[in-house]
Amino acid sequence: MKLPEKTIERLSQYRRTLLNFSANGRTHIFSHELAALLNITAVQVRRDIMFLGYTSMQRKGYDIKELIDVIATLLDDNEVINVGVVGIGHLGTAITAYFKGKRAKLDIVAVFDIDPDKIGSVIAGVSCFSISQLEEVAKDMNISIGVITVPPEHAAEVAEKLTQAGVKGIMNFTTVPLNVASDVYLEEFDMVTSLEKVAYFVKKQKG
Amino acid sequence: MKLPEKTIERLSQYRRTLLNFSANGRTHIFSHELAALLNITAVQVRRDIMFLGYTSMQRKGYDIKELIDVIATLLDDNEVINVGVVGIGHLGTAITAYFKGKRAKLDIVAVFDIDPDKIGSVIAGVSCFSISQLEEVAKDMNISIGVITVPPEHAAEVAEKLTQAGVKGIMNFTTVPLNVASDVYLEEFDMVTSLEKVAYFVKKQKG
DNA sequence: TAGATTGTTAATCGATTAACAATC
DNA sequence: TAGATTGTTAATCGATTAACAATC
Repeated sequence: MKLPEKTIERLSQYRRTLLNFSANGRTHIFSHELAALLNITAVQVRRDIMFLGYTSMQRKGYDIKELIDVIATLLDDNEVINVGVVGIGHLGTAITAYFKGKRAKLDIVAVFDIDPDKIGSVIAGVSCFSISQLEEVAKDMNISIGVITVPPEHAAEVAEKLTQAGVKGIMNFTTVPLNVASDVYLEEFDMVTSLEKVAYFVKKQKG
Repeated sequence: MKLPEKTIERLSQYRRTLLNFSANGRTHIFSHELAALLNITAVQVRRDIMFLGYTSMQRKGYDIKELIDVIATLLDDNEVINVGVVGIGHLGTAITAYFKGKRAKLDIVAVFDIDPDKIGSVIAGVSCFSISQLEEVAKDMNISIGVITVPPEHAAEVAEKLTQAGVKGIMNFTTVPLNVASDVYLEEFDMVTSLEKVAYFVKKQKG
């Protein structure tokens, strides 16, 4: 099965929205209701769900519980995927604290830093190791996703070490674009560029 | 002039890359060199630069200084754009500390929180105000971009207040999709979805 | 000149939206 | 039934890539 990348992203959002929505006692939801919660169109919701091969109880909308399960089958792995966060400054800490215990199938199992004061301590419930032990610990703990939140000058080196350790996915929060092996999935988020883009549209709107 | 959104993003990255690159004494750069630094193709670089209407010294590559200036003319406003960060947890602090002084034309001038211990203090060089004063302070300080890093349940309310205060761009870091007036440019970054997407591709790669 | 590089058009790819028949 | 909703095909839009003439 081959799903568009944007559909993958929305499926994650649908699931989260549905989990909240089902809390208020509803069992079914119409495509236009789900769309409204996400500020997208109903057609888009239906088209995404089409990819799942799931069909609704016609006229009654989608069964929320079933839909959540179908999305889980598609997105989640059977086993828990272990995640390591490299660089425990404010950003790394924010991510770790935010995620810990939030997703059943994604677990932050270790964080890494070079600061001796942090190494050996527990941050947001996760043990902190030295970056010099990155490869070793990542292998031992079967970490398959690495989150990079170190200063930009160390990003490439950390990516290299993560790859050596057998990590298969990297989320890069630094401002330097990375170059990784083709079997490693790379997702980059560049905060400066995002904010500059907003500034551009603000400027245009003013002028 | 109408530029593709993706081109805007890359122009921001080109500029940053060029600023670093010019530091090592080079005055010109070839499209394939710039492309290699960003892990994209040379054609894409040339096509983006085409949109700028800028032409190179043929055969010698692009004049780095000139190219930086052309990009600045396009991306930057004449005046500094003031930014406010709402919610000074780890994430808000990370963003504030990271940006302060980094971009000449984008200035974080105020941060906001509800914690009485933070209100009145200075965080990463920026004064912290109460969220209850958000509208007032944002107007006074002429803030035109708001960054939302509060807990998800308060995101919608903060977006509303920012809009009331006349903000024209919002960067939303929470996991709830926002609904804003059409004259407010909205950029959203959803960390959970990003990481779930990486996990999906890691899972696929394994299976 | 020959080779390297650019600027630009045309082709392709991917994602969204419009349109509508089918269902309850 | 009439109205609301879904599932799906076709059309459109936006972005990337291929191809290539022009330049130095």
